[in-house]
Amino acid sequence: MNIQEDAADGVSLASTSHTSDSPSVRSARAARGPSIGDVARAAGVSAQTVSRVSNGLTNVEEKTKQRVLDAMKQLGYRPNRAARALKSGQFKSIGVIMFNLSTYGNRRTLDAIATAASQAGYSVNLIPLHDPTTGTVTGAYNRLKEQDVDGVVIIFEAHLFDRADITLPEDLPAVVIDSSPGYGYPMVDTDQAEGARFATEHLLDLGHQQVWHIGGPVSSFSARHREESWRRTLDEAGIEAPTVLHGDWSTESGYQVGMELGRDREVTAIFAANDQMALGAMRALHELGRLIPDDVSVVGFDDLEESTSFWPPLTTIRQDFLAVGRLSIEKLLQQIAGNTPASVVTTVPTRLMVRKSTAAPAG
Amino acid sequence: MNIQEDAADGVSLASTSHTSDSPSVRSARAARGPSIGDVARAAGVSAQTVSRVSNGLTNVEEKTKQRVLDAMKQLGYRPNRAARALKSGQFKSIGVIMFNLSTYGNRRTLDAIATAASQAGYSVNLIPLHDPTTGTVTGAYNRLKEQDVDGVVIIFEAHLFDRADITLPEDLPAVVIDSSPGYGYPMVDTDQAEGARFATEHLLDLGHQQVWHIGGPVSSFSARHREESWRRTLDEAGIEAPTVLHGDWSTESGYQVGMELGRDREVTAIFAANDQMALGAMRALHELGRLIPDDVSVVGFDDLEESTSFWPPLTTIRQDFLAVGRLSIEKLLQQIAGNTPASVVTTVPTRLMVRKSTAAPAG
DNA sequence: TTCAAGAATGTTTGCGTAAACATAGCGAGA
DNA sequence: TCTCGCTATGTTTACGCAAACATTCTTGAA
Repeated sequence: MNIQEDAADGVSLASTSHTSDSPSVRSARAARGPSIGDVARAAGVSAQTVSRVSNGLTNVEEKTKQRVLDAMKQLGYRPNRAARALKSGQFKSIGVIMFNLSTYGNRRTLDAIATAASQAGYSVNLIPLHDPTTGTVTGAYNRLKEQDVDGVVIIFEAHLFDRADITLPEDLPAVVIDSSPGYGYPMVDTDQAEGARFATEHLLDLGHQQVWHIGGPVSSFSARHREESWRRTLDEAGIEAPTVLHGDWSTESGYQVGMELGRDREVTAIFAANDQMALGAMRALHELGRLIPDDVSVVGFDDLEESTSFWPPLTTIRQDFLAVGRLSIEKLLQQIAGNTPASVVTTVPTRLMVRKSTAAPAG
Repeated sequence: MNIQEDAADGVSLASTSHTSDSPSVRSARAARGPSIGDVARAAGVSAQTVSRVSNGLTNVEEKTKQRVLDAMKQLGYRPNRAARALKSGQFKSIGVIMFNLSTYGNRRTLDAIATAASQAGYSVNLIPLHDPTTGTVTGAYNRLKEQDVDGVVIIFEAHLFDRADITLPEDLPAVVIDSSPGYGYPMVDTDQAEGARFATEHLLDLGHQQVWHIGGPVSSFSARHREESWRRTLDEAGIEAPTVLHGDWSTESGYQVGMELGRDREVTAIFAANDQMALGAMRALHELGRLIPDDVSVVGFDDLEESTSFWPPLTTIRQDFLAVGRLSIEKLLQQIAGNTPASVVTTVPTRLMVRKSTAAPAG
């Protein structure tokens, strides 16, 4: 046995104080890059001057500035975020609490949020929640507070719990992505009403006398908005809206409702509150032997990437999730900067994507 | 006008130095909670003792510990992460670099990663990349280094660039989620070979004489693994593998290849390298009037949530993305703890999900 | 020529924490 | 009884940075 092996064995056998000290200290030292002081020494200036250069302040002579920049580059200096945060109280980090990463819209939104935040020099601290009760929301919020995030974006799935239960951050800038008003925070959301109107009008324009609706869960604000708008659009056309059957956003629930609607020969036009339920409904129609779009037209909501390849390709409402994410960061950064935390709802327009699942009624 | 209004007006009109100072300082002060010193004073002990309690060290008398804990609770004390990080050099934060948030597998994996990391007391710092060139990878890595993350999980989409181009972190623990060996980092991945074998064997077991394959992009290691395993399985059954047509994972590309394969009456069994291409291929088969599974059987890979509702419901290979995410965090934390950075590949088993898109051949 | 005003730069200090070191107190064995 | 050695606790210090304040130098007007 050589010395190295002895030492290695010692790690597991001998005093723990030695074993825990040695590697951690070593790795910590190794990880630490050059400090502001090292740069100062290399450039022959004071640490404060380096700090000034590092923060882009103006009152530094060009020549000095260059010397400092050179030293920085040569040493590979990177400002230490922990120290900066400790000093300034700002972490340049924003937290994202979201309830459902597996939703198409949410993941697109998250992507946009992360991109926008990065561009603004902020890091994104993600906390996905699975069990959306008050406890977990509060817990997530506390975790983020410990992490010293500068602000929070919360992507709600309002239908999963009672709004009154939600305890939102009090002293932390926040933006909520949701359709329900009244959190007292700036909100960003797709223009649900517009989208639902587009969908309904499209079917009416094709000549359908009636448009059936597969609603989302009743406790979802966005689902409610879509339903209300669909009803209003029919109203305006002098049509009395039929009974709404509700799913839970899943393809399976769409299938259930689709079976029910499909059996009714009266039904020639269906507007589903999301693409997945539309997909399920189409499957039901296939099984019932009803042709799409010849016998029944179907419109969805979301515009999943896959929707172009459904059978038939689905006519749907495209949501601009990218804009939703980008806007929410924009508003959050405004708040962090201390500007008016305008408690308003910002709305993002939608677009009708006409594909193969809709046509004029057969009769 | 009262004094308050004067002051408020001053913010927008008077010297900028004043306006920028005042709110930021105020908010910073307001945000700072009680410090370890405040707790110490309240409990009548030294700051160090509070620190010991806070870190769960043992050499504190039970009575003292209780007094400190009470004081903490009463003051609502939360350790300051910045200070802790500055002192210890550890941020309790792991970075995630991923190339494609909009992939089903990736988002599931991310979810698992975030959950596992949270449970271990680590925060997740997400950096999604859109343009996966060496530059952006390096940039993302540098950003994470600035953020002082303790480790990095990189979710590669190997097919998007040349592996040799990738500059991986040198002094930062890392785990790679990918199918290509040789990064010199621990890797975690689905057992691609097993899955492809399951799919191919399933079709052969049903009585098909030949199995056609829609491959993923040639530069993707996971695609390559699936293809190789498919070929080997046919080999072992004494069947010479037909020419492979490659898609790019998208439904659209699956549709293209599906049209080509579907026109060949010989083709009775198709194994697509992912569910989306399988979906595209099924659309092509529908358009060509070929019945699924009566005329042609189709198997996918991934098991998207929607796959149960495709028409017909898709037989596919389920990947356990949750396990992939969980294992990658496990390995990363081991490395961070200083344990052997075992540069091994960990493989996660798959499962065949038989649904309605496969059946015995008609003949 | 003198000095005030301002620009460039340096020095001191403290953010909150925890390691390192110091001290006090107490029990066991010589 | 007197150490020795342990445990519980306190004190000092440094992590890296940037505000606050201090100093030096430059410039131009009186």
